[in-house]
Amino acid sequence: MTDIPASHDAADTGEAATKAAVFNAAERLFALHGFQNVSVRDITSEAGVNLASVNYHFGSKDALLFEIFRRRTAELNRERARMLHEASDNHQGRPPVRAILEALFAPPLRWAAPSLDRRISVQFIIRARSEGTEEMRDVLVKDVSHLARFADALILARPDLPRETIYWRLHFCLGMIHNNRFAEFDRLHVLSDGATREADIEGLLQRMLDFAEAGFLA
Amino acid sequence: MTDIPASHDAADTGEAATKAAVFNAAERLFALHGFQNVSVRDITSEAGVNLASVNYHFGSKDALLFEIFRRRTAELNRERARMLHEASDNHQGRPPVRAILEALFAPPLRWAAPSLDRRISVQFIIRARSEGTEEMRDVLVKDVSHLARFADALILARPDLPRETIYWRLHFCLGMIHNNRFAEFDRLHVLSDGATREADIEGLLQRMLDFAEAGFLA
DNA sequence: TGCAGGATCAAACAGTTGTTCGTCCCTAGA
DNA sequence: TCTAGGGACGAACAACTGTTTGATCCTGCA
Repeated sequence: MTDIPASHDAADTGEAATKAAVFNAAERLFALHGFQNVSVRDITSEAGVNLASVNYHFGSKDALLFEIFRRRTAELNRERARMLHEASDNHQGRPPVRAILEALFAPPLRWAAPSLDRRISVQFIIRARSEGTEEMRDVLVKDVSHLARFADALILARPDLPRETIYWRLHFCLGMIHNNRFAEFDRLHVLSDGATREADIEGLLQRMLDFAEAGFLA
Repeated sequence: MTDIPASHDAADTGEAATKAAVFNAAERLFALHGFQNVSVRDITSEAGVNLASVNYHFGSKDALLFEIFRRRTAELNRERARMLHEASDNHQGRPPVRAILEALFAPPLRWAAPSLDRRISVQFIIRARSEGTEEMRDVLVKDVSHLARFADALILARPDLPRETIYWRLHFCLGMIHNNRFAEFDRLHVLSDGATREADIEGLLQRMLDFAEAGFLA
């Protein structure tokens, strides 16, 4: 018993309570308002801690940003890899296209369920893709080992297709996911006059799979 | 003969040379480095004009941003509408899915050709979608009249599908386009070990149409 | 030629930014 | 009980932000 009961928050890994509070407040504010639009004072104020906490615990604002990014993307990649591995086991090492795509789509979609805290993390990750630091973009661009596993699985599932075709279509699928931001959903609701219900995550997943699977079988 | 020969630059509409220079420099820097990462001093320095020019000609930095956004999106919407109209004429008012999608995909893709100045404009528009001001996002979210024409055409082309399905799939298609950013292409090149050639715009267009058309016919 | 007025300029403004500096608190170990 | 040290605190720092000001230039028009 140090001083603080284990936090119920996602970021807690046994650190000081202040550090975890900063981490969560920063992730939330970054996800909602963008990186450059959130100041260190906004973060510490939201977290109810001292202004100097960010630099004390993380070194700098950018380092804090990068740590959130690193942790969340690692979690996402791990879950995707787990599902891909599971699909591979269930299909004698050659899962069909739909199962592969499900491993790609399902984790970020399920985390985006309206009731989950992870919803914020997903928005953070999506935002990092376009607004991230040079450092973050470098990681995204150069560390493709995770994506390569999906590409390899797809090549195995559709050996008749040229490899470039596989790569491009994987690229299209990634675009489908990364478009799932708050503002895009809002636009869709306005366009469809409320006919589209974003809350139905599993239904959306099936819609995405229907669309993408058909695209891959073309 | 006022004072300045007609600029060869895209933004020239007969204004002062300084204003056009600011406009173009701002678009370029915003597209490359993001909105918040570019200061008024960066813009005026790049344009070779005085610091006060931005506020004198546009009122404020945000107003300048918004004017670029407004002009470029208007141009894009106009070209898309033109192609959709043309497709409608060519098919007795009921163009097939592929022709509709081509009207949606082709303009931003063709503008993104490596040799064109418009390449910057496309990147600007894509960036505005995620990093834009509240004001800009409001326009994007609430002004769906332009997208509605595409949705209506698709409903006409696939009357057997539920309308929500059409809306969702249109949403997926938009995601495919907006993913075409510099960093995403770089990542794809690394992943495919250079097998994907972004320079082949028409080939990419056909790939996108193959994928999306199949998704719509599912 | 003289003059209005738009355009451009250097300079300064007030506000916000991320970061750092001592100081104080407060608990764990001697 | 005393003390060493990590943690939190208020306060200040220097740099940078967008914007404004007033003077100056220059051109088109009378």
